[in-house]
Amino acid sequence: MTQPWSAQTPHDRAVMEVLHAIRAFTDAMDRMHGGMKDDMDMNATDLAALRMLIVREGRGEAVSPHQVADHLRISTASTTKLLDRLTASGHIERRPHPSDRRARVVVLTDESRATFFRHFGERLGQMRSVADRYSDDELAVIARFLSGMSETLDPR
Amino acid sequence: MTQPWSAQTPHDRAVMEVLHAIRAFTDAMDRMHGGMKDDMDMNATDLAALRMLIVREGRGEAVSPHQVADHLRISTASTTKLLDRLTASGHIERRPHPSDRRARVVVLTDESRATFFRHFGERLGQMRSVADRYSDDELAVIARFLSGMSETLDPR
DNA sequence: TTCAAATTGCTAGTTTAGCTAGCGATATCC
DNA sequence: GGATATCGCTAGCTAAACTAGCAATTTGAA
Repeated sequence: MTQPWSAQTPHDRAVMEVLHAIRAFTDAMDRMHGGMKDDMDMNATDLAALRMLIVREGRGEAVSPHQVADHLRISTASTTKLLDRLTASGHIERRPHPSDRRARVVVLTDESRATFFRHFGERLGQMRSVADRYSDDELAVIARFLSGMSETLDPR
Repeated sequence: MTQPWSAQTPHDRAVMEVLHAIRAFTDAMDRMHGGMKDDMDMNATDLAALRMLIVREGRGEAVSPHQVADHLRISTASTTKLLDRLTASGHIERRPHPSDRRARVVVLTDESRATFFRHFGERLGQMRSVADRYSDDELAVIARFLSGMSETLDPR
């Protein structure tokens, strides 16, 4: 069987090596998230929800249960249970939505944020230390590359 | 609360942007895998097993059920059921191990490989088209960066 | 060489976390 | 003002993980 990613020209070879590196990197990130999930004693989806909440909070955005469901691509029913788990473990609170009385706003607790960054901190430091080995121009190229991939693969 | 990834210097800012891009890219890859899983009518773990088998086959390595369990970080019992599902759906076969009569070797069927690349092909093409926008030198930097991250995050 | 310990993949039974269907409360649109 | 849509929820079902433990086989130490 011919490898669909076999290379001929030097450029093809460079592309192939990037694609290979992407595969390995994606695996490594999956394992990193797996490790965090174990460390924090959570399941993968609940941790993904937490990450989403951290990111959205960083942008100053409020998050509804519906948005959690959409982001995780699970049903709202499953999301209700997920939020129940996160509430029971003290990670989030459900607040009333300021203008829509059907809706809720999901808010991280201070303890949850602290716990997350305590466990994420070491990994973040490792990632920083790798990035520090690259010049600003190189980092800009890398960021642009990754953003381009994201946009192409998941245009939203 | 101070953002743990807040930036001061231009370099800090470049690092921060790369980390942000990594987060978005990881999400996009997760969604890409989610899309493939839907298209191929499989669950996420089974698809991850398939990807692992494709990669290992590409390296000419034989794969045991134990190695599947280790890679996916699930129990061997769960792996037995996973392999049952993949066997039932015609994706794999369990062959006897040539020298260890306790062990098995998991082998992809031709149809499975074909199906995988049929569904992966379009995405692979998109990824190639993004990579094609970069010079060989840039691609080399990106590949080195991603490999460094992988190695740091998941030394194995 | 022999026999205890370790390893492989499996079965059985349990738990977790998803799903669909559908409900009451509220908001939105003619 | 009344039909229709949306929000988050409950109830009940299912898929896929888990732990415990087994027979067959291999490995390693006396």
